[in-house]
Amino acid sequence: MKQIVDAKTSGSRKTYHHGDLRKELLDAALMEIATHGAQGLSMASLARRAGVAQSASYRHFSNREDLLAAVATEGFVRFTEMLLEAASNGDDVTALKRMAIAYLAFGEKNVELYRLMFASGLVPGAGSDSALKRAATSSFQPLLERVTASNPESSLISAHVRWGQLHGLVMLKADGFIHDPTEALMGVLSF
Amino acid sequence: MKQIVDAKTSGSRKTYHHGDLRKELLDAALMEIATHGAQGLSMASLARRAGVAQSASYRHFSNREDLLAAVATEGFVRFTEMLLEAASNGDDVTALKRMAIAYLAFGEKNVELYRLMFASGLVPGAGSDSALKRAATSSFQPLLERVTASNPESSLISAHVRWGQLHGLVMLKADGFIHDPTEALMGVLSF
DNA sequence: GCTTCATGTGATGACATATAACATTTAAGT
DNA sequence: ACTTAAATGTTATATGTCATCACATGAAGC
Repeated sequence: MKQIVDAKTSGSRKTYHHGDLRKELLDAALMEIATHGAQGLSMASLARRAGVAQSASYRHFSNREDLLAAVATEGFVRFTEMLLEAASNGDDVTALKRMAIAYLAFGEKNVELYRLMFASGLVPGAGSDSALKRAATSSFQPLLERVTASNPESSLISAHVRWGQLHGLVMLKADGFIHDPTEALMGVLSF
Repeated sequence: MKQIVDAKTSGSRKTYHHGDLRKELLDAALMEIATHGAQGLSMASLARRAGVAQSASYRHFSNREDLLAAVATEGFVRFTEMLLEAASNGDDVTALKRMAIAYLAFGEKNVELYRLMFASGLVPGAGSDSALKRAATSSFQPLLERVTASNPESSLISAHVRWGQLHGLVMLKADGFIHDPTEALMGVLSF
């Protein structure tokens, strides 16, 4: 049985190897981003927080952007779960409404994570097939499906319209331009 | 008459004082942001480009964020001009449509600048009264006025809805999630 | 047991932000 | 004109980051 001591409380590990540094770095990054945003996040501070040398982080993430992409991927996974949960029952129209409300709620509860997921230019170009891109695409599927069900023609465009609406409200709220996106949403839920 | 030599071409100034370093830094920043985005922009590179010592920049901008805020302010000024131009004639409804199209066009032509303006958390909290905040507020006025004219009740909410829609489409396009925001816009212009 | 591979360390180079002390003009007051 | 203050630019420096290197350590398979 390994003796893994929490680096955060002990200050120095007992074992040379960490246990699961990758996960700990990711968790630390998620927390740091939730409280302070991705902008000021540094590899160095994460490593300090995990109680390892700075260079250790680069065994698990090739660079800072790679780590942020991993965090964003996790964000999209959680986002998708939440959307699916919201759309899990009810007819298509009510499912769409619930998803919309859940969408805004996720955005408000996870402002900085959401910002990282979307506004960082992390999602790579059309050709690539990164985990991040796949996770992002998955997030769009529940919305697209429900829209398609209730509006078979021009479903993609309709889904883009709705997605744009929600994304816009979340971002405007995130950056302090509006204060009650849900109120605004109520004005469009009759779409 | 001063002999101001273009630092970019000459490599070394003839005069100890620069002429208008603040403006040159701002212009350089606007160009750099247009091509490479705000993320990688450095005070040092701007100073190099202007042919002055790195520390000179700090005579004109208290820090990097301050410079970015100035750039964003200029962005909002131009944005407002463009919106006003688009709404300059025609009845309220057509003016709104033209503004919407112009909005998307600005976003597509000035992706990185637009991203800086909105997605950087630069606009400060409700209490403050920075130039940036005033510029940002001005940009919203033309839209709000036209919406109010054609929809006096709940005009603020309606304006937020519309703004959110446009902002969302611009950002989704900017980050590669959708490819033809104008096509999507056509689906909503019947609002 | 021995080797091999993954993972962590320490040192380092290139670069950025920001500040401080000092230099040079310009401008203002008398 | 002369003096002085204010603005603006320079050099040097402290601190911090990203990223890479050679090297150390330990875990897993043979």
